Amino acid sequence: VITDMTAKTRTRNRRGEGVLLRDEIVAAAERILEREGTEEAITLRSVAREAGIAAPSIYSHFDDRQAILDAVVDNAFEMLRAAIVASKSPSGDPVEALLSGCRAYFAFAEAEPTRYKTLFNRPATAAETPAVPEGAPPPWQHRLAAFEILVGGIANCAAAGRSASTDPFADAALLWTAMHGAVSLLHYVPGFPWPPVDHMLNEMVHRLARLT
Amino acid sequence: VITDMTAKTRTRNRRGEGVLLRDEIVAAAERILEREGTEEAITLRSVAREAGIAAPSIYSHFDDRQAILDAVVDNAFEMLRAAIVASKSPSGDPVEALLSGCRAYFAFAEAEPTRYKTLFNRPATAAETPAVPEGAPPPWQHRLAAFEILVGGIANCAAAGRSASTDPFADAALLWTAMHGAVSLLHYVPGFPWPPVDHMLNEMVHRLARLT
DNA sequence: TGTACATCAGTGAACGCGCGTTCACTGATGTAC
DNA sequence: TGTACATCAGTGAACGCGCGTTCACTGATGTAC
Repeated sequence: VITDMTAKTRTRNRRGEGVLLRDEIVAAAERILEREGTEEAITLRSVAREAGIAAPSIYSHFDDRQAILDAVVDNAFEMLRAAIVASKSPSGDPVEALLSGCRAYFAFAEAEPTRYKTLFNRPATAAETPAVPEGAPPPWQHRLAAFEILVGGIANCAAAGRSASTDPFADAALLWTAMHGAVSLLHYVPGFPWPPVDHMLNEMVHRLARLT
Repeated sequence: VITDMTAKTRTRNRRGEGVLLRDEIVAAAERILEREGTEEAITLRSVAREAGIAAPSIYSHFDDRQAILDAVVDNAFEMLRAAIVASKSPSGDPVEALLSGCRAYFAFAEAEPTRYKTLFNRPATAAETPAVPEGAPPPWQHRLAAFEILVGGIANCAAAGRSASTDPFADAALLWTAMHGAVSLLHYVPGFPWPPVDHMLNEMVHRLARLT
């Protein structure tokens, strides 16, 4: 047997710290996603290889492959939200605040297209979309924290007399879907003679948020 | 051996008519797509089973799995275009013509979500997006025939004084991306309290095509 | 008209692969006495 | 302080499966003579 240069160097966690492997597994899945560019590349075995563990070890921390994907998606939603919040400039101008948030949304989608894809370009699993949302907050609510920022941004513009919006929620829905469509199509139809992305973003925000 | 009730009933094509199997293969792939709801379900073996042939028989007509998918996508593009063209009412009103075309786009996406997904929710393959579009029409051009209808629809409104658009191409790009985003998100985030789809479509068309 | 033959339209068996999942297990580590 | 033991954090081998692809083949059908 030839000397195995890739011999396992990983030392197992100490007693009581086994839960640390969970984060290592998610991190490994995210590395695979970034490297391969597609969610399909995340398999139990590929994640185990990337994490340097045996495949069955994953079952101590995740029920199945889908549970790993869910964890990756949750992380991505939080990253998007954080990127938008971080974009807020100290200036108190509500129009500028709305625009910078939308620019951050675009920037995130362009900088991390694979992560962005995992957010919305995926079948809604049963666990994620309960048949009846009831009155209580549905499980996907924390994933849409970024949308609340958008609603608030339009409402702020309207309150300051900078937007003619009378229904910030509906206008935010329009703007969100439009932005999602733009980043998706720009990514999936790259050879098309798209107008400059800055122009598209600007016009979408002005027209759909009814800026005056 | 128990009597095989699923015995092959298919009779092979006559000499010179072998090319007919090509269409049967594509039709089988489309049935699988519709039934399973995901492109991944289209495999060489599943298509062969659905078509009632042996797996290797496919190689006489398609280089590989991707070639089957490309054929399915081409069909879907043509169906979308036909649906939009068919929506044209005899009335000569340009605003009504634009709206009805957009409604047909939405209706197609809602009626055939899986087919719609195959159009734009897929990685652009190398064959489909040549590095340099050059001056000549790129290979995906026939796939975007529907977009030309949209540009023309906005231009007609502008010419009739019903739209303030000064750049129908750019405004059509905005409207297209917005509509794509709306149908995508409505499909992928079904539990969300979306405004009525009619309202969203109407507002998108009016604001992005700058109807007056 | 009959017959040999080339071609066409597929088939059946096999290959190696990576997958998700299961099972019994191992060896280090902390704890009870 | 020493030692037996329970627990924890994983492992290694194996399973059956469906996949894409290859290879040599078969049998019907049209054609040349």
